[in-house]
Amino acid sequence: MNKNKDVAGEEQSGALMADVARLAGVAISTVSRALANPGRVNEKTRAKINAAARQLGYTPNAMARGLRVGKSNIVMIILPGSLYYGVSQIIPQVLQSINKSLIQGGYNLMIANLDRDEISERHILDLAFGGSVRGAIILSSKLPEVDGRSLAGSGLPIVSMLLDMSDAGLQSVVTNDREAVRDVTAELIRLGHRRFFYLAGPEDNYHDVERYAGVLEALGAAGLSEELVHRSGGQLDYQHGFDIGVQAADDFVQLTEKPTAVIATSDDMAISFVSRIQRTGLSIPDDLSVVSFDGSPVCEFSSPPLSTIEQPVEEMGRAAVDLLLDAIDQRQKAGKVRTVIRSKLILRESVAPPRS
Amino acid sequence: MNKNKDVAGEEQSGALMADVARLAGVAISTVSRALANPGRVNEKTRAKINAAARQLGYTPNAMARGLRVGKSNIVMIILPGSLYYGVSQIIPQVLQSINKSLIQGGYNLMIANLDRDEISERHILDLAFGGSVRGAIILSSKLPEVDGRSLAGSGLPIVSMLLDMSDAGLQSVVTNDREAVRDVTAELIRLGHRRFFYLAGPEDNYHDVERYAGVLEALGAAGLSEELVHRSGGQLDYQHGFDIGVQAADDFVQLTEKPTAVIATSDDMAISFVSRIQRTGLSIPDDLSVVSFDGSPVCEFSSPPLSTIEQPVEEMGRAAVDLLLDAIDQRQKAGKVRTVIRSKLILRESVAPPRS
DNA sequence: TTGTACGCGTTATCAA
DNA sequence: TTGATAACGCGTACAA
Repeated sequence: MNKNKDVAGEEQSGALMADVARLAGVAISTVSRALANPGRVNEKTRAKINAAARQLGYTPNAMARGLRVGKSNIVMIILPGSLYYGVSQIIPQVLQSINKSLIQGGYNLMIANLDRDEISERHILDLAFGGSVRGAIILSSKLPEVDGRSLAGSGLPIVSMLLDMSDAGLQSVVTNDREAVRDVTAELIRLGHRRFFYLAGPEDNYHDVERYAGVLEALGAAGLSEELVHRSGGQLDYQHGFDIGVQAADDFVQLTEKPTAVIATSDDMAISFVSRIQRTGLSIPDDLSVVSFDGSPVCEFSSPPLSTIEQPVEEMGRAAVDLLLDAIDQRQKAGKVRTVIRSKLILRESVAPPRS
Repeated sequence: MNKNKDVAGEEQSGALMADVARLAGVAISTVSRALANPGRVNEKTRAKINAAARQLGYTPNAMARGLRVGKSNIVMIILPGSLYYGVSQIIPQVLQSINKSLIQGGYNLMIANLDRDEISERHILDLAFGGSVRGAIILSSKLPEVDGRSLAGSGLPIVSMLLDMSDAGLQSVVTNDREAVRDVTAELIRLGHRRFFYLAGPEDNYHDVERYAGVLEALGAAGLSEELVHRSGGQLDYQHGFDIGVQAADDFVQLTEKPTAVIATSDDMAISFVSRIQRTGLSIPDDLSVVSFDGSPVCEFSSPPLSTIEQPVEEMGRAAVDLLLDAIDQRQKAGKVRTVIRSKLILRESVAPPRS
């Protein structure tokens, strides 16, 4: 029954349920039950079966099971664009946290990259419609949709992470971006800052929209004009955050009326911006306060240590998986489609009152 | 034949080959052939079939195919320990490059975390022996092996990346760590440095062994004593590189005879080390030269910009996938089990001759 | 509590 | 060139 070449008894791989059944002297179906519903089989036969299974090094065939029950045990995570714009620093943590939670639930994690071409979109749709995956977590991206098929119409449970798509009825796990930026801007205003430099990501990016809105809200609440904030970056599409910071620094030095505080939408761009600005002889925080977004560990070791709004990625990952498994098991939490995880402002030396 | 509820024709998901066959007016087997071996079917019927498939939004069921042909189209990447010690900075690039290459070859990428517990080892072995995956790329880790089953004995094609396991007969894609560190150490010696501070990772870590060996080789070649290098770190098991740098800085300040050059085995630890050292009033590179390993983009924007040995991760990823696909398709390149990709020294301001 | 028999959706073999 | 049919390995009615 074992079709593998039994070369010198060395190849013990590939034992089937039938092999276990024969060795244990029972029917295949009994083995199946013993493994899946241990309660519904005599204790003694179960022991025999387990012994036989162990002896043969039996491992159930996942594809056969998946085909039979019509379900896969794989969840895919859809990662955005070529350079993971805006989330590159946190990808490893996200993957780790999601994978850990998934495995506890009996699922495996498959990676899918969503680039801006039809090929990758089609690929993801094939995964969804081909029954390969049981659910999807999508990171900071829109749902792929190409020639008639759309991920939304696949019937697959989907959870959006970082990007709020609750409007489209999609379970979404997000941080309170807008509120966090509003609060930190308010704090800068309280310290006395009145001219701001906003370091944007790509313009249509969700994070950017939310975070910029937060800045404006704080200005409005303080009765300050929106004119006080100079917006830089944003014109560049999907590139390394570091490059954005470099370009923004060039932009900054040309300003005649210098802002006294910088609000950056990612740590990457804040770091490269600071590096270039310091070369021009400006000092942080004496001449310029800087605060950014992401909470990358490296911020603690910048000079000066960088204030940043930390994204609780592990918590978000766990929440996303919980929601997904709930959806898979039809345990929908009533009504709630948006889960907001609070981010945490970490104030470090890069922020101070403006020079008088 | 389509078992999905056809609610108002809205649910177009789940069309089967049988559905396509009926719509095209041919047998199922003809559809299968038309899709797999387009050459072996009449052009006209093929057109009919393709039209029908498109109309129904047909997507082949991957598990059914996998079961039938006895092969999965999934490759797993085994990532090391909880914090991806020593490779955290390059994980996103590695994943992206590997995934891209795999997809071109028709494969998908699954993630497997190898923690230091039996559970994760068993999980990986289940994936291997359960036919879920077709091959594995293992990153900087040893092969899992638990109660009789071992990944090596699974018959699965495996390629090791970053960690040289060619001794065990495993295809390995590595950088010339030792040589690179030897060269950079030689350069430091040439600049006049005579006392070195070596910032180690966990002791049994492969990278560390290789890189430290490189340091010693350079010393030996210059006729210098191994006593000239102070080794720090290494006692800490699997934690953030940043922490290692912090501890090493504490270690450094206690030294009575200060080294003039630091060789760190990862960018993370170099960055945190530099940050702490600068606080004590020492200046880099005036008082201390620093060079590290990984080539993280952030190094360019440290102050001062950090010299680092860049790992060509994308090239390594491509190479690993090429080797794996060769093995899967039985196209073994004769004899060659170790592929060395040259790393590249990027010299920046953190390195200078020692203060006279 | 256990065994028999069928089917999941696809590919491969064989005949037509 | 096409079609009927038998697997792939497992889970699950149903019968015993």
